[in-house]
Amino acid sequence: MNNICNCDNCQHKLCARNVPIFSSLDAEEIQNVVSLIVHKQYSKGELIIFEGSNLESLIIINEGRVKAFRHTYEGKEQILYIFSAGDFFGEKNLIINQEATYSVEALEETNICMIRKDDFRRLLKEYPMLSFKIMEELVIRLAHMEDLVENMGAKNVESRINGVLLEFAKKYGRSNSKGIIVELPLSREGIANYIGLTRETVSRKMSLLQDEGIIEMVGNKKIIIIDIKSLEKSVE
Amino acid sequence: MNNICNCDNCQHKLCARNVPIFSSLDAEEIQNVVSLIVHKQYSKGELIIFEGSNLESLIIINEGRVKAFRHTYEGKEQILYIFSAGDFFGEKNLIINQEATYSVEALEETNICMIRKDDFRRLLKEYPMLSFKIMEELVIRLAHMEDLVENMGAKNVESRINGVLLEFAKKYGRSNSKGIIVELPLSREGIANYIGLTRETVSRKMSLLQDEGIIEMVGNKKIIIIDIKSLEKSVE
DNA sequence: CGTTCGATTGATGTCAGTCAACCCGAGTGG
DNA sequence: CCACTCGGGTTGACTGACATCAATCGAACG
Repeated sequence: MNNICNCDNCQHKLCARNVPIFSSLDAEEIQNVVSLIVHKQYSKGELIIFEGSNLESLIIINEGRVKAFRHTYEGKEQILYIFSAGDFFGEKNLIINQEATYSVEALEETNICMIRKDDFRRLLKEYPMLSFKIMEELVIRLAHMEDLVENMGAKNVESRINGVLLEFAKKYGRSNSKGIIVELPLSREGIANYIGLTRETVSRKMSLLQDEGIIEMVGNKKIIIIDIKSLEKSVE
Repeated sequence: MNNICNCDNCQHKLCARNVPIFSSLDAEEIQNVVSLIVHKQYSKGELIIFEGSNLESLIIINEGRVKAFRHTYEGKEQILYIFSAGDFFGEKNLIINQEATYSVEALEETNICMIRKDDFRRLLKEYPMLSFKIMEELVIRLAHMEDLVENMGAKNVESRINGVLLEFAKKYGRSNSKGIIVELPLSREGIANYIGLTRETVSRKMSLLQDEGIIEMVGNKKIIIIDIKSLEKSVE
């Protein structure tokens, strides 16, 4: 992902190549898929889809990170997923013809690929292996949601925070001599809205983790995990 | 579901017929599926699968209700799903070769159908529509988990309880002149473990709902929802 | 350099958790 | 037929942890 060639063609290829659900296709088939793809770019803060809207395409993230969230009637935001390169969304509309049940917003500069509903349906028929790959992805996503539910329902606040930090470390962390450097996709408030707390509580607990020497905060958007064992202790 | 013929053959047919994922198959294909099915019966409290075990079959519920749950390292139970007739589980093992991430326990007398992993994989190849049906089911289940996360993360306690009661009403309720009669699948403690509260809190809030004339409790396992509008108010 | 937005810190309040007693209905055995 | 037990449910008093409100800080950006 580091050195992206900027010619249109390469980007297309990259998009389809990086997507797990297309991993079973050969070069020619990929080419076939690529021809159907439309690109679009969003900058930080832009809404990609809106809760309740009717999506006409499956959307795959090529580069960047987004959050999927809902608003309760009280106006509280609940973040459901953080999607990054290779993840797709909009499948609800595609598979069961249901409108989007969450909004999606770019957390940073984000490139997406779109495949129109009918095109994708045709692909599914043409390449049955695709269905299987999507099933795989859905099962993985389901497992993630199960973790989240357990995290929020049956765990104390410390464990929840440790849990998110570990999740982010796993997905976005790079090791170096000092520890694991993690570029946080979310602000304190975002983290709070992900695990059902308030930003103040998240702030306090993270400060505590820093005091204990378990993590180190570098600015607002980056942390270094010094002692990952301690974080893991409370997570099963 | 009311009058079940007890001969083996009928039960088999019933089993496959009632399952949404087999709804696209014709009589002959159903017969083909039926021949692969093994039946088993569990009584209330019996464990059907255990967290961490390797399941060799897909399991479909023919009759009865079960709960799927996990234990945190602190010993707290988090219920993830209530499955009933037509629902399946064990797909994790089947699709991504991962061990069970939750235990499943019968909440009442329960009949299940089992299809061996290899048999089911063969069915998937033979009837591509099956994959699509399973995708549908997974998407629906995912939507359910998203609701649950929102419920637990972004809502006050009253809304959470109202949410579960409405969910149960929708799945298990029968209308009559007085209101909607709901056979609760879970005890107070079970409800608490489903939405991340304690049994005392659930008990208190339900008593409150009764005082307000919104519901009426009949014994411990049944409620009548008198004023469903009030329950719905707090749920979006 | 100033403005702005997010993060932090502190003081206070509130509500769900905890602990404990009691209730109630079902089942059991004398 | 009644006494006993047992498990789940309810109720009450108290506590503590997180939310809330408010002030301040500080980093990023123009």
